[in-house]
Amino acid sequence: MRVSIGDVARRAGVSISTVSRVINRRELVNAETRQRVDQAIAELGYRPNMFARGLMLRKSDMLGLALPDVHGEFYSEVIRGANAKARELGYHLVISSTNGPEDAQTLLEDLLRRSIVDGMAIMVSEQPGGRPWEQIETRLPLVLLDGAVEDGEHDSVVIDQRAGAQALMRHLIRRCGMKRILFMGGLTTNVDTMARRQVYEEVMRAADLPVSPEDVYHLDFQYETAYAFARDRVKGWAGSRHCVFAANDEMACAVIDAATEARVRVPQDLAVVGFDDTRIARMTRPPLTTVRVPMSTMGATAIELLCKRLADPDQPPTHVSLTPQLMVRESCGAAQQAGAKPAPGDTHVA
Amino acid sequence: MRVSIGDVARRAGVSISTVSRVINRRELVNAETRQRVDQAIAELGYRPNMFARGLMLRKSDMLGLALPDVHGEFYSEVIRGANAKARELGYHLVISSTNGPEDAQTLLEDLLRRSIVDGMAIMVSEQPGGRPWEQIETRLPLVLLDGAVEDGEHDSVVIDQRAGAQALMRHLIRRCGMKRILFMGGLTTNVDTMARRQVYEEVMRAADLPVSPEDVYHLDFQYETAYAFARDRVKGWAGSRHCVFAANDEMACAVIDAATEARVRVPQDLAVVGFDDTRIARMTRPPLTTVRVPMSTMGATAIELLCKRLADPDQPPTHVSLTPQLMVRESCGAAQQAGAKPAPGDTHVA
DNA sequence: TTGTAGGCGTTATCAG
DNA sequence: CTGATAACGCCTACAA
Repeated sequence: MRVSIGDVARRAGVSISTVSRVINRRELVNAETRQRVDQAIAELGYRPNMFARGLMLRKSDMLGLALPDVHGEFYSEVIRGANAKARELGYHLVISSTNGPEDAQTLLEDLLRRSIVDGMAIMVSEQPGGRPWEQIETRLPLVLLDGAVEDGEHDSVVIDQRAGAQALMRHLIRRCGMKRILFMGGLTTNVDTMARRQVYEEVMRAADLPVSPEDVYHLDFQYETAYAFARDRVKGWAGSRHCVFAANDEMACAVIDAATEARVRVPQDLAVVGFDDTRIARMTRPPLTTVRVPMSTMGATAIELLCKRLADPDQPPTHVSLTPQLMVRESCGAAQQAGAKPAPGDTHVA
Repeated sequence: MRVSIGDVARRAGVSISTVSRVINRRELVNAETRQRVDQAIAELGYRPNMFARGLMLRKSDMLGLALPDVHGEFYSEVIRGANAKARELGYHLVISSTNGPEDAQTLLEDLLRRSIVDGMAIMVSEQPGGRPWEQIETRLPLVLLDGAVEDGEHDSVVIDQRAGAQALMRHLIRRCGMKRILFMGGLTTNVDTMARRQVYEEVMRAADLPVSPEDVYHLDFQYETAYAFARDRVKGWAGSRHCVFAANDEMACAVIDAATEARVRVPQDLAVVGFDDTRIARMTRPPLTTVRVPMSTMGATAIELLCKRLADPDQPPTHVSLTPQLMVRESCGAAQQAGAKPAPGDTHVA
């Protein structure tokens, strides 16, 4: 039933070591012996036992990917990119996601102690989670993703949130001449939201525009929530050169819908912009001006870094910063081309 | 540097087997010995080597999940459900997706020969792929997902496409009184599309409605494609009691947008319905009538079946059929409640 | 309750 | 070019 390397050896009339060589370093074995072995392998349907193999080689060719939550398009794209790159490099991906904000620690521990991976990419985007990976005393190669703030020690790939938000804000103010901009973020615990909000305030002040506390909202990134919220207030938000800066496309979409329903015209009476450039950005009417976050590139880069470190464990940490790209469409009222925009997925290595 | 069970044993002043017992069957070892061992483990930061362990136990507690493509919300949800259930049951998930239609075979082979999984869930939704898993002569527990047509031999979980499409079509004809219904599917190689189309034709005929060949289109499930396509023809489609049945929500959304743009009112001049009930279904104006496919339930169920079989390898195959639920919203023109609709995720076990 | 000894399936080292 | 033989780290009878 279960066939091992010994069975193959016997059948081919050679020693175990020869079979092993045929599998791992064909060139070292005589052509016709090799053929006999190959045949025996085929006939027996032999497959090397990965456990035994891993025991010697101390590697599984599997990489871990820990995510905050596999909700929605964002993470789906990260996974997509990571998966593609992993396969390209001959690895498999063990993917897992947090079941709740407090679960990060548990997940990592479990992944680390009960699973066989050669390295791990970790994304933590909620603040209270702290830095779960630090608690883990292990020599497993780690790469930190996005929110999981660079700690200098580990390889990391982050989205340059500031650059993206700045490009967007400046476009709104300089190109579109916005005078009042409202900010609608996700939870205040979300690091991306906070980074965007900070830039929002900076650019506003730099432009001598008022940052009124009641123009800053924190919802939960969901369409329904944002829609219900906006429905009651769009009229109040409307006005010449007024704009809503939503921290993700879904909320932006909700604002557009609420506005349209209330006969507030977008962008004439109220401009709306989003963030991420998920698929829905092209489905809103008018199409959404937003900032494209290179999600799949992020996943792919993480895997790449991981593999590089696996190949050379002692190199100094690499920090990759991915620059988002401003996508000017119609919801901001200025459909003309933005100036010099970096190519999609453009990267800057620090 | 690297600490093994022997180190722990030495430190605790016991034998290796005792340490092993402490780890695997605590109850068999004296309380205070146990404590000494536990302490040694902690001090040394010892973690059992999963390779060695797997070599003996012949299991990795990892399950494979092979998908056609991790694009979009659909697969993202399947992963989500599978991941949650897997963690709940103490497993980890090795996820991988096809890079192209012809890649299924390669993916499976690679996953099977190079990765350590106790079982595998496979989803194949494109026809030309055939039945890749059949080529795999292995005794690895397998569960077939959705499109991967039941083959009787393996456990499987499928979506009852027919039931979903029937509920939708009957609603359109009986409740909404539609007289002309156009079908807009994905590629003809997509098994889901074909199942839906078949039901479409059956119900049309059963209702004595004409199934005109030029009312059946096959696009590619993408918004852009559908939008461009619809823009040129919505006017021709419009008419009292006319309706477009799109095989997924994204295309339905595109049709609504194209219609709205062309001043064809939805649903008065043209009703539109979709399939899947992805997030965008609630974001269209009017909100989309569609069929909810229990995507995450599908993933979760697959993992469940896999684990059951792992626990009892010789039980006869289980076939689970998940019934989709009709979601009546406004785009079909009949917002009233549909009659008896099955609960979400309602299942029927055959 | 604890220790001894054998084996799980491979790869690596080193003779031949 | 090929074949013994020793790890690899752990689990599990079986013996004490």
